[in-house]
Amino acid sequence: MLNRVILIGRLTRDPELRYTPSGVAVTQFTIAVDRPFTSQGGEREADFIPVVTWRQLAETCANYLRKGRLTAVEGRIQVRNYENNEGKRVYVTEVIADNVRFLESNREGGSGGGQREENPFGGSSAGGNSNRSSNFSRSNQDPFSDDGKPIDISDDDLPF
Amino acid sequence: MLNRVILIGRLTRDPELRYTPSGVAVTQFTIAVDRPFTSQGGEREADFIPVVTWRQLAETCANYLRKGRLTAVEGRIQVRNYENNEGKRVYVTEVIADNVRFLESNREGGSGGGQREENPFGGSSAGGNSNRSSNFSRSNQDPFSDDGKPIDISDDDLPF
Amino acid sequence: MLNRVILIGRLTRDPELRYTPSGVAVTQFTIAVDRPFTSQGGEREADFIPVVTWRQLAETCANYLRKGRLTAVEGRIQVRNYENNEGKRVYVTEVIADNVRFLESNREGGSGGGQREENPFGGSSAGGNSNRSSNFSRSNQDPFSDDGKPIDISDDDLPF
Amino acid sequence: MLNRVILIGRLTRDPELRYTPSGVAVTQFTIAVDRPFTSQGGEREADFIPVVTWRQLAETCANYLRKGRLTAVEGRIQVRNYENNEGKRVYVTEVIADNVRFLESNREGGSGGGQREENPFGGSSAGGNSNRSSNFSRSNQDPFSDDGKPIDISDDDLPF
DNA sequence: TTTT
DNA sequence: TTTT
Repeated sequence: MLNRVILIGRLTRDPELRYTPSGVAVTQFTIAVDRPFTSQGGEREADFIPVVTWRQLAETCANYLRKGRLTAVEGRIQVRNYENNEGKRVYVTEVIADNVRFLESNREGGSGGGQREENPFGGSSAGGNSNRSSNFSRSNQDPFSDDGKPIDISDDDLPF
Repeated sequence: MLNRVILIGRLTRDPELRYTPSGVAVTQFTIAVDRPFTSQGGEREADFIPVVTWRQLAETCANYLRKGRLTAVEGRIQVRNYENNEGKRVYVTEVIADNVRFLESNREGGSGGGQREENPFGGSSAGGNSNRSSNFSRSNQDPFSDDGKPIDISDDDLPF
Repeated sequence: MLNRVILIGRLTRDPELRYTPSGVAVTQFTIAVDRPFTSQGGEREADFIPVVTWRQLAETCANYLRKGRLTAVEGRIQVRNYENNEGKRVYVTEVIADNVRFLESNREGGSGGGQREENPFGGSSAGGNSNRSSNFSRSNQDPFSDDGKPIDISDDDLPF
Repeated sequence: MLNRVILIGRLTRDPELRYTPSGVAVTQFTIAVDRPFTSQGGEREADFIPVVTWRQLAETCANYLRKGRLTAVEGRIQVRNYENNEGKRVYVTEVIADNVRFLESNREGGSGGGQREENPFGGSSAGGNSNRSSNFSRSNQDPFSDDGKPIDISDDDLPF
């Protein structure tokens, strides 16, 4: 009926952009969200939450998010399951984001190389379900074929 | 930094109440949240999301929630991982609830037997972090001993 | 940057459907949300929060919501202000909803007369930004002309 | 039943710390939240949302928040009303925050003078309902006596 | 496998 | 009365 998640945390690594066979962009990253308390041992803890974005938002995230950036994510929890190669059912929980806010502007050149564009937004935000055409180069991407993920990828909003 | 989840759905089964070795109540249930769209095949789909509650809220949920009941859950996403008996790391994602609202009052006798109490609240709600003493009977509960769950359970707010 | 509200409560009265001069549907209602605690005098208290919906969602709400119904509302806070007839600036805060869930199915005939349709959804929900055509009759509606509201209504998503 | 708000925006001015007659700290500020779209005239718009915090959180906000700072606020909508001096009922809507996150660390010296402390948290966050004793100096504060606000201020969680 |  |  209702399924809403809001997270603020930092990317654990650069986002990964892929494409479905029919050319739909999908970006994955993990966000580390510090817990508000420390563990019994006194160490700081965090939850590492996988996030998936689709279409235009996927491309914007791939372009402007980088490892370590403070980021707000709004979306819904999705639980999918598949049978692994040992015939066992594996459950995967991800946040399917429909709104991502970049809370830190791009510093110097960013971590991991500056071969991607600067943020065109004044305020560092990424609108969600926009459908403006995209001419993002995706030549030799080989999505979903080499990573052991289930291959039931299709063109609709159901993430892999 | 910030980690907030709000779900509305129905319990897939009666909640399970257990106790940590030191006697802290913890209740688990799964909530089925219908997705707002249908799959490519036109079928209705849902996400089945595990929920964990602690202490007084755990006991209230165990007493008044039942399979099928429409329920609102507020909490945070927690991702824990452990090594299974094959030495493989397994990730478990749950919603740790701090607020649960019972959106349907108890009908006739409820499903699955009426041996538990009726809802004492006029309005069917369960306050969260209350610490009022509880004399909930828990005699022959044998928590965590028979289900293959990792046994690093302690007394604080970190769920199993 | 981010503005998200989720409410569960009951309608204080039947929703009011109106139309902008150009024919865009807009529905208003107030939702009473019980506070989780009682006042110093021990009385139960509630917040009465005005909600506005637009377009298809407005028509669905007008058709299926009624006074007293338990309802979930998802949206954003909007603060608008205008100068009243005494030249004083008045601030109005509303929740602009993009998702409304009907948590109670239509009983007998509903309160206030049964001259409106039954809920066509199996599960009592109202999808948000759908743009399916609507043949809702709106002949002799005379919106915004008789209630002292500011008259700067236009066709976009900015509510009155 | 449920009332949850999450906002990310910037303070329009420095927060204002006051005390109830019995000495409970309460801080007010306004957060400007940019809307995700522009108005018909193409200008960027924002909602200016009043926020109230209490007790320890109030003191932390007063100490570390400043005008212009990017801030996340979690809380609930409260609508209170009072009769003004013309005998007219006035409605005031505020977000009562129970969690505030400082998304920007203190730069140079901050705007508006550096006579307050630096953020002691590594990560720039403010826990909510903590009740640790506070020796915050509040000598010649004269709260609520001089600003035309209703004077029914008391010691519980009902904001002014 | 993890972020500041 | 408003923030970047």
